[in-house]
Amino acid sequence: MRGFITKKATILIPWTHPTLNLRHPTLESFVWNNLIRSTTLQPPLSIYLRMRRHAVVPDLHTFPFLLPSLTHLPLAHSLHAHTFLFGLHTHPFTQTSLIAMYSSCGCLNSARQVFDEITLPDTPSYTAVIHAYCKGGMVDIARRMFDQMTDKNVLSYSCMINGYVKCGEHAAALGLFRNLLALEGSGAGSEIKPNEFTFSAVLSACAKLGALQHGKWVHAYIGRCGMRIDVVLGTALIDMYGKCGDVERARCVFDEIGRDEKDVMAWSAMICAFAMHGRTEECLEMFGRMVDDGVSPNAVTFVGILCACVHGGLVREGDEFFKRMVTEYSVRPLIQHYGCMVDLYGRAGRIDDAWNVVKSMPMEPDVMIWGALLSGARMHGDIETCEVSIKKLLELDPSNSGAYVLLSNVNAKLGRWREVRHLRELMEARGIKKVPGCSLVEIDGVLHEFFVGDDSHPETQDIYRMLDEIMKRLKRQGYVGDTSEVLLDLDEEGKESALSLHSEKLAIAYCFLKTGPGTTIRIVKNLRICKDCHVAIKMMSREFNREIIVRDCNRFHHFKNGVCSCKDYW
DNA sequence: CTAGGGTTAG
Repeated sequence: MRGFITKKATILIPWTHPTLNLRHPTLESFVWNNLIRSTTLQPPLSIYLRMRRHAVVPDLHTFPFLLPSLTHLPLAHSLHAHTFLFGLHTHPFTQTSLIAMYSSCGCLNSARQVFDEITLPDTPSYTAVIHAYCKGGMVDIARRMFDQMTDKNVLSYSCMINGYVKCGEHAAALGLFRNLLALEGSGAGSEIKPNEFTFSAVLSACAKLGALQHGKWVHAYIGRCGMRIDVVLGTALIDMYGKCGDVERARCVFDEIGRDEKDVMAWSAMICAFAMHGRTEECLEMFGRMVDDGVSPNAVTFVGILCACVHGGLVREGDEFFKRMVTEYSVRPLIQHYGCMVDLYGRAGRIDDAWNVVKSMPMEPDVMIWGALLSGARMHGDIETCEVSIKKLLELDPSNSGAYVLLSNVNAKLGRWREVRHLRELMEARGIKKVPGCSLVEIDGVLHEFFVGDDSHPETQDIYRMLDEIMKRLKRQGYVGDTSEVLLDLDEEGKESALSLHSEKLAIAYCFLKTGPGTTIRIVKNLRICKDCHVAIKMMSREFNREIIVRDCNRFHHFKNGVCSCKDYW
């Protein structure tokens, strides 16, 4: 209630009118709702507050747009109270947007509470709560709720598939997509047509996995649906082809997008694709064309450009781009950009310059920065810098297995096997698991995963026999295992056999078994490729006349005729 | 037809 004074008496004007049907829209609320919805100028909340200051009563159209725009929990709670105040808390549209609101605030508990109070949750409210769980990383709970739903539609499927992708469960995402398509074949009138959102989530899963065959199939499927490939879908396709090792196709998709349709993201995706593949000249040429077309590069574009300079060893150019990024394009450097610069100088052996970058950055150096400094220092044998960066790495993140591995590598390189052993004990004591090397290949549309020393594959005997044969042939050609990067404190022979069991070698052996001569082999690895495998695969590509494309966690290696596209610089 | 659930690059 609020009151104001007249000459005769205090008249109380109800804040809300008790006899009015509050849910019923009025001309006034209609106008305010549209103001709230207008995306220009004021944020929805401030317009809502003005609406309230004018004592206009919200109706059932007011909250659905307003609530999900809130990201601050205390505000969310008070607006939740408003829905009660106006008796709208039982309205299905409002309830769903309450869930979406708590999801935007990252408050899973409240989101779930609202959901549980709905007597008969419908598809949107289910989807909203599923989204909330996916966003919070609880994809298994999300899936359980998804399975409870009786009326699933494109949105609920897309949301669930996207949730899997966001939580890193890419194979599950593809699996669910297949379920979705199977509905179509099963008849029962229950077919759900995937849309642009579904496809971009699925393409993202293919990209992360490096599953080229799946990705190509999805591309073809999109075409068969008669769906136009717009910038968003085009960008997803460019990204997928780039990350699956097929830059040529990425380029084709890129060229198909209309000239005036191409935005920063489309250009950046193409630039990053060239960068990952070490195709530095084309990458820089793209940048030039982009600028000529009047599209302003952003932070992501420059991550790609600087990466390209790192992979191409173009120190001077990288230097210049970094400066131009700030002066010419007013892009404020992010920590990734500084990381690229440390990498750029470090690899080129200019450790002092790398140090200067670390010292001059405006933010606290993170694990990536020290990791980059460490690998540069290690490459050029700067032991002092190695030690410092290692200490920093472990200080920042004592549970980072990567740090221990790098540290072990350095110690191994120095022959400090006692230190290596000590570290392994430390890792065990602290319960830190080393991330196992893992390689993925796709054969006839089936994904096969191999871990280091894996013997769980049904055809494991044949694989090892094949690998043995391959290695024998390489040895006849003068191959000697390079054990300098092996972690384990073993005798020479032991080290060499540990090397030959690296997951990429197993995966390649499997490809030799399963694919015809001359077929390109594509491997996706979760870690950085080691020196020994690099040498071995170069030789394989010549000896067996095979193109072998390996994606490691950092970039692509195209092996052909005994040479690698990275020019042994990675 | 004033209304709810989800979007592409690092």
